[in-house]
Amino acid sequence: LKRTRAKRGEGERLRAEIIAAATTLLLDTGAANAVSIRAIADAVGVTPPSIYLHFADKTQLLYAVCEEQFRQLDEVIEAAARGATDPKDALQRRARAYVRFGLEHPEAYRILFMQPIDELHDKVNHEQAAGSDSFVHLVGAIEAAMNAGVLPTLDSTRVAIDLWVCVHGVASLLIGVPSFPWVDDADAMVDSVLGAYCEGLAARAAAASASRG
Amino acid sequence: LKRTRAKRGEGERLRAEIIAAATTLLLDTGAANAVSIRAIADAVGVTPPSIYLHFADKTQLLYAVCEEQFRQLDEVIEAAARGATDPKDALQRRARAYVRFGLEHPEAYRILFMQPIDELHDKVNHEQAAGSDSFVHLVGAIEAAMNAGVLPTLDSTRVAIDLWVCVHGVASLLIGVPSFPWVDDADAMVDSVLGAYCEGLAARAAAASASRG
DNA sequence: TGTACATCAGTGAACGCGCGTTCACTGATGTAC
DNA sequence: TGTACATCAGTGAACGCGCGTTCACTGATGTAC
Repeated sequence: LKRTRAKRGEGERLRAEIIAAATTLLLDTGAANAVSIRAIADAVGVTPPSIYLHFADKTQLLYAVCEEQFRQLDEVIEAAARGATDPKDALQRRARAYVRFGLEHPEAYRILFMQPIDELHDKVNHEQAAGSDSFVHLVGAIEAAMNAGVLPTLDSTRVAIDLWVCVHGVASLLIGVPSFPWVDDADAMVDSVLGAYCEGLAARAAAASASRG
Repeated sequence: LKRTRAKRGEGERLRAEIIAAATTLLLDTGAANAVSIRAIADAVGVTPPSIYLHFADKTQLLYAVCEEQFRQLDEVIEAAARGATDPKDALQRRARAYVRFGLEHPEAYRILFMQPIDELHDKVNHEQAAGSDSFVHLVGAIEAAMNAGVLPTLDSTRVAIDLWVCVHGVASLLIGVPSFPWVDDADAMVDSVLGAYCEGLAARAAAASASRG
């Protein structure tokens, strides 16, 4: 854990190291309260006050960590979607990747989507910008499915929210109530809920168009 | 905040007062970390050590609070279901009541269903007993719907889990990401996801029976 | 009926802990003359 | 080329805080004789 002092214009190096250490701590320990200024400083190999050379307070630091996590979530989902054979398969892959990310990084997921966090609440704009990247991508994927005819043409934002509700439901229930006898694994749960939901949309649309003519 | 000392055999009175105060603190402040031994003692009008006359430690106290909350959630849902006109309406009322409970008591909801909580994790058996009351009731409601023919006959436990995923998804997303531009209110979100899901189950069953002959 | 005693519901003071943050500083590195 | 000086990356010690919990105690209430 020896660290060499940064050269003159390289002060920013520590900033990156701090974020990396905080992220590691968050992901590895699986406990949000393990991420203290002191623990981070220890992990980096530096004294606590050094943190304040690069972040105004702990909130700003956690916020930077969140930004990075939002980016990674988006990246993971997009990567999963790239292997898809068709727009419907793409949606399923996205959904599964989302839940997998949550289960693999439960503490990160908790901070991103299960926290009251007044801090983030304040910084809404930025959070939204970062977090909404993946939401925008989801809306795009849904519109692609609609255009391809595998989903009826509806308000894509509302459908996106519904899908988010489903995948978040699976991820956060499994994280929050791990002791429940869940019967199926995460992928199966996603498939079950999402499959029925999508068929429901299709059935509804078919019924509506049938009644029209 | 004056409190008269309990008479000889009435020591148990304080126990109930402690649970009540802890619950009030949890619900009113909306901050789980506001529920400290000291704050509870203050609210009751007693000194901190008195708490330990009735609870081995903070975990046990929080656990008792959770039990009570599980009971109330179940009660609220059952009350909502009693006004239903038919089994399908009953499911909708249950779903809406569940989400409403979550939004009205976000901190309680967080502790019940969005926490890693090693404490509860340890005490699984008991938690399950209490929390599963409402799950068992949900399974019953689903079977009633199946028997009435408004839902296809499937594995009722799996369907119950799917429904739970949906309502928990709505509740916990609204609690965890309040800054997102949600478009619709909670009831509408529940109706949208649940409606499509149920129609999807029906459509699937219809297709399966049609293909059989 | 009176008194000694056990019991019971609580109190008061203190413990050690980890936390976020502040403040005055140090010492190496580069720059100006 | 040598030296004074500003700058920059960090340090060390301490702050006040609230926390869960412990421990020896007090004083009212009931019971036994």
